[in-house]
This record gives sequence, C-alpha cells and structure tokens, in this order.
Amino acid sequence: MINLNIYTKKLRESGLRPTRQRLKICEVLFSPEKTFHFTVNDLKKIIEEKLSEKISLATVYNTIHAFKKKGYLKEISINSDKSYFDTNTTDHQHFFDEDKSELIDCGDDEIDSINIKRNITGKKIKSIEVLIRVASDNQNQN
Amino acid sequence: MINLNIYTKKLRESGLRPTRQRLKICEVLFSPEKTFHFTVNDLKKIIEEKLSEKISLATVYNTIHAFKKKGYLKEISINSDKSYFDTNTTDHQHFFDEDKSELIDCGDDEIDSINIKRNITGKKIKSIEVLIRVASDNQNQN
DNA sequence: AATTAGATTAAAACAATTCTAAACTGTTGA
DNA sequence: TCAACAGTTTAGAATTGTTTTAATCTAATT
Ligand SMILES: [Mn+2]
Ligand SMILES: [Mn+2]
Ligand SMILES: [Zn+2]
Ligand SMILES: [Zn+2]
Repeated sequence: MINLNIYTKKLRESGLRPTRQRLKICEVLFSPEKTFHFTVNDLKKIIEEKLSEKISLATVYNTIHAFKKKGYLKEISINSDKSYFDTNTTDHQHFFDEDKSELIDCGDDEIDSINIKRNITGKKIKSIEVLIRVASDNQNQN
Repeated sequence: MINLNIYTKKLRESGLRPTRQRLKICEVLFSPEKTFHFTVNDLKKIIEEKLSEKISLATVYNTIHAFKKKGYLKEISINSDKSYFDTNTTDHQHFFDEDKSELIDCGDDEIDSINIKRNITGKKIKSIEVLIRVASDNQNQN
C-alpha cells in the first residue's frame, strides 16, 4: 500500500513508531482528499466504527499532540468544552456555526489579510487567528 | 455610596437581586478605571483576598454568566483549560501572551477592520474574533 | 411579621484531558 | 533469529474547570 510509507514517515518525523493504532489514525487524518475538522472523540469514533480498530483515548491524545507539535495538525481556538483540530495546516481562518458546533474554512481569498499596527515589545507573533461566529437569523442568542 | 445604585441597576437588568456577594462582584468588575481580563478563579480570589468576602464558586459562575448574557461582560476565545472574561465590552481584539497566559487589548485603531467576502447561507454573523498569539522570540514553541 | 421567590453554599456530578503502571510490541544488534 | 530494550497501548485513576443539586438562608412583597 502506497500510503503506508507516507504515514510511517509522518509518524517517524513526529518522533513516533508506526504502530497499528497510529497507522489507523493516519489513514483517517491523511488519506481523505479534503481536509476536515474534528474533535478527539470524533477521531476515536471513526477509527472504532468505520475502521473497526479498537483504540484507547490515551493513544489518540498522544498521537494528536505529537502531530500538532510537528505541525501536521492545527488546533483551533473556540470557546468550547472540547478541543477542535484541523487537518488543513495552511494559513486560513474559520467560521464557527453555533447551531451545529461546526467549523467551516474561510479561504485566504474570502477575507482581507489582517494588518496589525502594533507589536508587543520583545514578543514575536506566533499566529493570527480569526473566528467568525455565525448562527441562524432567528436564534436564541442567550 | 454612589456606585451602589449603578451596581444594583446592572444586577436588576441582568435579572439578579442585589445581594452582598453580587455587589462585591460588581465592585471588582465595574469600579476600576481601566477594563481588564480575568478568569473565574481570579475573580473569586480578588473578592476573598482583597475584599475579604467569602463567596462560593457557584455564585461567581452564576453572576458572571448573567452578566455575559446581558452583555456586561464578554468571554474571549482562547485554547485554554479555563475561560477568560473581559470587562471591556466594546468591539476590540486581543493579543495573547503565551509566556504569561495573559490577554492584551488591541484597539480598533491598531488593526485594520476585518472584511469578510463570504457569507454562510441562512446564517448571521454574531461576532468576529481575532486572537494574535505572541511569545518571546527565544521560545520553545512546542 | 409572614410568605415566597430567589440566592448561597458545600458537596456531588460531570466531562475533557492527563497521568499511571502494568502488559504488550516494534526495533535493534548479538 | 531472537533476546533485550525502549517505546506503546490500555484501563482505569486522577485532575481540573464547570455545572448541578438540594438544603439552608435572605431579599422583597404583602
Ligand atoms: Mn478541558
Ligand atoms: Mn472545561
Ligand atoms: Zn480549517
Ligand atoms: Zn479585551
């Protein structure tokens, strides 16, 4: 299988051995044509239900964190009880659909580039994150 | 005391009775000249240590949430285990100092206004949040 | 003052995440 | 090839921020 080498390489580069569980994680994260957003529980469910591979939460967390550290995944800031991750690691922004608790990509071409006129002394900008919260018009905005 | 009426009004407008604990919360949140950012625990500590008023976490949470709902406080989205609130309810953006886990206001004049070229069908934009993560140059960026 | 609706509180429940430690597996080099 | 080691998996426990509960208390209304 062609992709196995790619997965193994990504794992090795993240400081991880290519184990059965981790290769399944790679299959879910890196084989789809399209990038997507997910929570840790989403990922665990996909592996267990679609790929029929039992996997512990601890393994999912440890692999995801290694990928994030290496830059193969991004974490998105939302005020939510759970963390959201993104397989799209390019520079882009997000809509957050509050009705469905779902992230939607906002391409670089769909938003004007952010220009910051101030800098914090002695600090470097690590990232600029934009979150556009949306909800259906007739919404209880509590 | 002049401010008592203001606090009582804010509480009443948030659907809350002006109790001893809640007036202390108001004193902390709404008397300072400058706005500030805080976590629930920060607030509890200030009330107990500086104002010597015992207060339960449940009361802090319930009051903060009522103020947020009414618009007297804003909650800021950061990927953090805890929630950050802001007594500055005007439209503004933030720097997040990752070294100190501290928010810094970014005035409207310090960042170009965000122009979004796409809209999500059937959805209304509720807010546009920008978070600029900063850290000292020589930083372990794990 | 009595009544009642709402508030306070300690403690329990909850949920996401992290940690632990024992069993297991991939890798390496003899 | 295979023993030995280092790294991995896992269930379950621990941790942490937040929410809920239910008993007690208090502000508001009469
Ligand atoms: Mn959490
Ligand atoms: Mn939490
Ligand atoms: Zn995305
Ligand atoms: Zn602010």
